Amino acid sequence: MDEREKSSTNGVSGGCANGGLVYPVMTEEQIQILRHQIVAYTIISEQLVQMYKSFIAQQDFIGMELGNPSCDPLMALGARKISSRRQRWAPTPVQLQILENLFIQGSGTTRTKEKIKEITNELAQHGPVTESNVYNWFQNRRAKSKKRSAQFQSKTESI
Amino acid sequence: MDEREKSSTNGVSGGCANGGLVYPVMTEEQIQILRHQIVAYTIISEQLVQMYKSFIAQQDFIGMELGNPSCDPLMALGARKISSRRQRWAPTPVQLQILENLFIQGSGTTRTKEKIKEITNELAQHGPVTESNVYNWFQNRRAKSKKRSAQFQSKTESI
DNA sequence: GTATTATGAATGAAAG
DNA sequence: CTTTCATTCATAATAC
Repeated sequence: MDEREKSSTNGVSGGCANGGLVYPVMTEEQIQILRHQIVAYTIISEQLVQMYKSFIAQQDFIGMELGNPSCDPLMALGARKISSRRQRWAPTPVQLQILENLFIQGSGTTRTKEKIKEITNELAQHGPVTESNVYNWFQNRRAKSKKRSAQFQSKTESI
Repeated sequence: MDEREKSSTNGVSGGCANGGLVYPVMTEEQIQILRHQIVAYTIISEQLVQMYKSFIAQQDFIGMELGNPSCDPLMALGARKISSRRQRWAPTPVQLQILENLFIQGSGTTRTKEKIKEITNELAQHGPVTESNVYNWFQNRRAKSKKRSAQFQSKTESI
């Protein structure tokens, strides 16, 4: 563990003696442990998401026979209703899964145009999609995430 | 997600000389990284909640269509429909009256977040309500008004 | 019991 | 990026 030498570069600060009181603070080792725990939770949660989604996908195929529009195989597989007037793009389950995974990995960071094009090509293998669709999706996804965190904060007060 | 902001105000300063030892603590940058990881975990957890809700809803739907509760593992475990049914907010008559009055008074003026919060607090005195409920209500109310005026025009044109 | 309507909610796309 | 609009889906209420 580094001592005071790092403080000059990145401003590592120690416990603060305030009026004679000393506040305990996290050490580098404690921070690393905490970070590893969080990463572990993230990985586990992501796996759970994958499992749930594949399970739901199977349910959708079973539910086809019920005639539920939301389980419509044609819609689910990305084939748009030819006769119907569907104007706006709707991501297929597979595309949505890929997008969500990318969003989690990026943790909400903005994508460059090059990244967008790359992602679009990948998604195009699972259904029709344009770069604008991908760009809009990330825009809306960030807004959605922000809105939810705002709601959460209002519930739990400030941390 | 917010970038680092105004480190001048909350910039933790100075290590504490405690018996001559200096303990390294988290820098602003480290805190930001950690916060991003937590955000990622939060996003995934939120997805799990959403998926659980849709899963329950689908189970309810299939169970109702088939009329066979035994195929529902959650039902078999004693989970009642009360907790599983997805409930949506419904404004009370008093709340609805207040909202309609505000809509007439406003007549198209944009509602700021502050206004929304203010209205929400007022409505909360007459029943449970969130800011999202209020926001959605005004969205849908505007659409309804616009739709009706369009219908009126189509009628007048046909005369 | 089924079909229809009204409307809360979700979201892609566009405007600002 | 934020806000708004247009469309769609799901559900509660209602009519048949």
